[in-house]
Amino acid sequence: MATTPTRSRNRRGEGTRLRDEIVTAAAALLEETGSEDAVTLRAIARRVGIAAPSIYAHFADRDAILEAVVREAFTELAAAVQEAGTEEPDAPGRLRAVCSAYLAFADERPNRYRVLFGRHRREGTPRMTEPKSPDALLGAEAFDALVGAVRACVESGDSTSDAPGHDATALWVALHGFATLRASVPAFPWPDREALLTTLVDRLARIEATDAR
Amino acid sequence: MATTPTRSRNRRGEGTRLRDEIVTAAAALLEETGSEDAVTLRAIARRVGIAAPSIYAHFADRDAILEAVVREAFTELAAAVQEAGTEEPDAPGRLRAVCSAYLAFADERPNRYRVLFGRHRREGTPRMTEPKSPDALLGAEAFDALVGAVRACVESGDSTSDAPGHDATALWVALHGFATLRASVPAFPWPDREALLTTLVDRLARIEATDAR
DNA sequence: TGTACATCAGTGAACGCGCGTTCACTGATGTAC
DNA sequence: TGTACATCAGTGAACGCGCGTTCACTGATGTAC
Repeated sequence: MATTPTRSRNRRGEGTRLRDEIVTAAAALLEETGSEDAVTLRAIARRVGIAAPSIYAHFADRDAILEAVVREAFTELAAAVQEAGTEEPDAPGRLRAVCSAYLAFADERPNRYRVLFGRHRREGTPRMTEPKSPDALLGAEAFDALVGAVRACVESGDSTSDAPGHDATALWVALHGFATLRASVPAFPWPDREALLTTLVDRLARIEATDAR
Repeated sequence: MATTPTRSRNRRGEGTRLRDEIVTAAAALLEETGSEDAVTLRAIARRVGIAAPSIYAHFADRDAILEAVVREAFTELAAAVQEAGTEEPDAPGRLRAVCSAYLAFADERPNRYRVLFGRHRREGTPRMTEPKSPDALLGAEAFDALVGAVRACVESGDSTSDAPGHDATALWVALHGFATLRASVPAFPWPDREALLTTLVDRLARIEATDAR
């Protein structure tokens, strides 16, 4: 209690400001507790400093808030990956930067990252047969950046990959495993982050050792 | 309701039988719902066909049941991995079998697997500084089998790895990523399971292409 | 072989709690005249 | 410039629910004599 951060009512037409505050609070709760179930309507309301029913003006129900959090996180991930390595001079440097950015995103917000690809299969959802859900699309943006970076290495002659899509998939699963396991099993004797990253990138994307090094 | 599977009371001295039934029911609930929070005392009791308070004769609280489920799953995983490939004639075949068994375990019980390495950091637990928790030990058994299989490939001359521990770690994170992402994002255009597995094993464990093929 | 009794597996009612959601509402803000 | 009023951001009380846990108990099972 005593968490009344002296919120003043929004002005006319600025009701959407509360919407953002709700999503931010939900994301923070998720990150701090690590549990999707700790993100309750009432906990969000307490954090924002409003009454719980006020949320219904902006979201249909609890699930809609979580959906918004996931969507926002996907957008952030895609942006982080797409912006990565734009200053690197060569294709392998860019690929490395993209992978490093992916890992950094997961390291900085482990619980929010986990929610992107670790959502439980809801009992309600029978079978996702639609070719593209919005979530899938957002996830695809980040993956496409990875495929593009691998392909660029092939084109520049730095990679001997003959199946960039396949190899990018291999790289993606490895990055995902590294990101989630490091967060979940910190007691494991992990090798240096950069050393393992280099191993994964160079071998899975078939990067040739450059003579410069 | 109407889920009364005509359970008859256990005889004297066989009270531990109920303990097993509780763990089995909890594991089944976890697997079916995919949510740790769906595994409630009351749901377990309903499934077993007992009154909820009867559980307290065998477990201190809810967490103790989940702990037992995790422990059992770790034991099963270690057994599956350790038994794998004992009939394979060569070291690379055994390594492949070990990795395949790991993946198969996760494929068959995706939600139970997820709980092994994807548990939330509990707010109560301050910081796990003890060198070895029982869970960590159990997880280590499976990992050690993987390291051993990589090392055997080096000794037989099939792998050029100069750091089997490092490379086994790389392989582990990749396997984990593959296992969890396949379950979480089934809509992704996954390549053939065996093809991707071969890519991961051969490149990360540095298996040389044999002339026989 | 018969019986009194201790043991122990399991019960049923009750508690307090936090939850999602509904409902009828309030009162400051901006606008029409 | 002044005022009546519609709008809309947000409230507070209440609901029914399933939960973990407690408590005093029941009644079948096995054993001592």
